[in-house]
Formats: sequence, structure tokens, C-alpha cells
Amino acid sequence: MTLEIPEVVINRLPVYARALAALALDGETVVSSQTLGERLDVTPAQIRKDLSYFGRFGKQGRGYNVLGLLAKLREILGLDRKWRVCLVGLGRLGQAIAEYGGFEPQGFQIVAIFDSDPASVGKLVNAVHVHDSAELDSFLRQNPVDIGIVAVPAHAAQQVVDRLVNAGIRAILNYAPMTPHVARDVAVRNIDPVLAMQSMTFYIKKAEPSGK
Amino acid sequence: MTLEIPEVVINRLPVYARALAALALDGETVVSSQTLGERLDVTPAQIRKDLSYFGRFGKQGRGYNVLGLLAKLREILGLDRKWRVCLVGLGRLGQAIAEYGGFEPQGFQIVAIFDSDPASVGKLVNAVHVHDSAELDSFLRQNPVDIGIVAVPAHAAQQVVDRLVNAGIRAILNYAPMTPHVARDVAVRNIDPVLAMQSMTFYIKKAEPSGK
DNA sequence: GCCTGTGAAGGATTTCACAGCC
DNA sequence: GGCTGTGAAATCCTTCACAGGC
Repeated sequence: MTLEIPEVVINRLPVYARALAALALDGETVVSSQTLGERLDVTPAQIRKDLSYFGRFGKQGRGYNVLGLLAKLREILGLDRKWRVCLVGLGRLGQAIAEYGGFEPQGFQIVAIFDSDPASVGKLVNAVHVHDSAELDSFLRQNPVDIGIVAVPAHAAQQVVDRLVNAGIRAILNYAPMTPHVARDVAVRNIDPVLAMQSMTFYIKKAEPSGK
Repeated sequence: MTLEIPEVVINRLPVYARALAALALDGETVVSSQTLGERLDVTPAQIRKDLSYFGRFGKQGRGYNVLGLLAKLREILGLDRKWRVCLVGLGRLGQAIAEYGGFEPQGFQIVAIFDSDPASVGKLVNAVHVHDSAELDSFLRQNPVDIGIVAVPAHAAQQVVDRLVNAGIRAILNYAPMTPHVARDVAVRNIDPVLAMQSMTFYIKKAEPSGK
């Protein structure tokens, strides 16, 4: 029944939700797939098809109720509850993540930070306690955590991923510049701005045939 | 001739390059599509097919020369030269990007930072001068910049993107939580860890049918 | 014997186009 | 008249499977 919804569809839903939230703030109460699609550079047909995997949320002749559809998407994605997150790695990148204010308002609460540097352990970062990495497994056994953020060097990342997965975590946001190996029932998303840059250069290299 | 290489293929090439660089550091001189695929969770056929868009780089019976293929990929992607980057926005996120050490060693040099806060303008961040955002256009007219990084609030991002594109920039790394509109000949990559999280929750919600 | 490169097949995703409803 | 929901068509992408070369 819920079976076989393409992952690309799932990945677009948060984008739709974000746009709907913005529309709601603008005071819009109704939106058509056409209008939403223009805003997101997505075809109206794609939006309608994506939504049709989950139900019939629109009204012919009118479009979609902004708040109604937003609520539906949040429910579908599981955004109607809080998620407990742990962060592993408190180097430069990890610190930036710990202090990043964008997760909390979306319901992602960092409940623990782990680092192997004794100088960091015991500190509070953004009001979150920093534990020794050695305590990772025992902490996770005692405290439920839904999502792990990996911000350790590439050479240490697979080991961290393994420990998170062994402790039962099923979702990993990986900032390390490597491809983690996980069982098929574990969700992984990679954040790597360098890879993003490196694919864009292909196109601007073409556009700029010569000249430095 | 070079026409019509799928974008998904281009997006995988940097991943291959990264893995090859790691193999080279490990002292490996030759790798098969099978071995590389295991490392990257990609089928060997996909690797071979991807590479076949650009030439014949392997040797039957042996595989690929690690350094040779890496050099080819770097050339294809345009990574065999330096790229000039500007950063717009020096809030918390912008500061983290400015101080992030991962771009420079890959050939992405941040040559200028722009911010609208008078308290930041004139400072040096990571040895890069901070300009007033008002100077963005005139600066770009006088100094060649290849790639723009957008790290301003969502409500200001489209305007920044427009100014970058009008100044001739063809590649944008967008950290703002919105979908930028650009002409078709401009490459955009979005970095949004919140969206990444929000798509994973769909799967862990399913896996965890009830419970707190 | 092993592994690449690649047409062809298969599968997945997007787009079309229209019946149906407001 | 405008817009959704959706089968069917079209397109895009991945995988197969094998000829050919090392």
C-alpha cells in the first residue's frame, strides 16, 4: 500500500513543504500545482503525480489549501514530532554544526555531542554536553537517539557509522568526505560542498572554452 | 560529440575521483570497476558506462590505472586548474564557510567575501577581505570570479543570485533554504542539511511503527 | 581467466493529455 | 474556465550480457 514510493519523490516532499510554509507566511491560502511549480522549477504534473502517491489533497478548479497540504506533508514525512539527534565530531565542522541554529526550529534536537579530544569532553556547546567518544555506545544504549550526524575525518567515519548503526540508529547525516557503507534499512544523506562544486565546474568549463 | 551527458553521470564523477585519490594514497596502482564499485556502492556496470561517455580508460583483464584515471577525471571535470570563488553573506553560516579548510586544497580559492553588516566590512576573515555588499557588482566587473557561494538569509538570496548571474557568474553553491531561479546555462547546487534530514525521517518513521 | 566497453533490454521517472469536478 | 488526479506514452537511466582484448 505505502509500498514502492520512489526515493526521488520523497526527496522532493521537503522542498514542497518548505515552499508551502513560505507561501503561508506570505498569507497565501490556496496554491495550484502550476504556481507552486513555477516557484520551485518543477513541472506542475510532477507535483501532482508526487502528491498522488499519498492521497488526493487538491480541489479541482482551485488548487491546494496551503496549510492543509503543508500539514499533510509534515505528517507524511514525520515532521509532526521531535527528533533526537546526536553529533559525532567536534572539530571545526562539528562546532559549526553544533552552533547552527537551523535544526532546532525544524524539530531536530541535538541531545548529545561526542568527541575524542579530552580538551572538549565535558564542555557545553550550545547548551549540549560533550561526551567522550568512548561513551558513544553506552550513551546510545541508555538514551534514545533517532539520527546521527557524522562530522569526523574521513578515515574515522566508517567506524563511527558502524557504531551508530550497531546502536540502532537508522538515519545518518554524513559530512565526512567518503561514502559510508550501511545496511539497506539505514538512510544516509551526504553533505559535501566540495563534490557539489566539482560537478559544477564541468559545466562552466564547457561554457568557457578557453582563456583563464 | 560531448553532447548529452546525463547530469547524474557528471554528479558521480567527483565521487569516483575522490575514491581514486584515496586509493592512490593507499598505494593502489590499479583498480577494477568491481572493486571501485564495492567501495562506492555503485554497480561495476554503472562505473564502466559512466566512463564510456568520455573515452576508454581501462585495460581489459586488468582494470584502470588509478592515477591515470584520476588525472582524466580531473581534466574532464575541470579540476586541473584553480577556481576563483566569492562568498556572499558572513553570518554564522558564512563565517563557517569562510573558515572551512576544505575548498582551498581542492583548488577552490575564496578571493572575496561580501556582507552588508558595516561591523564586518573591512575585516579580514581567513586572510580574505570583507567587502560591502553594495560593492558586489563593481568588484565582479573588475575581478574575475567563477563561482559564487550564497550564504545569506532566504529572503535575500534570490536578489544575490540575480546579481551574481548578472555579473556573469555561471555556478552557484546555494546554502540559503530556498530554490533559486536561474537561466538554464547557470549551474546551481543546493546545500541544505535540514532538507536532507527531513527526507530521512520518512524512512525511520516507517521503520518505527509506533513507540515514542 | 579476467575485465573492459557497449549495444540492447529492462526498469524507473517524467511528461502528456484528458476525464472529471468545482 | 480552471485545475486536479491519473493512466498511458515518452524519456531517461541502469543493468545485462557478451564480444573482444590483455
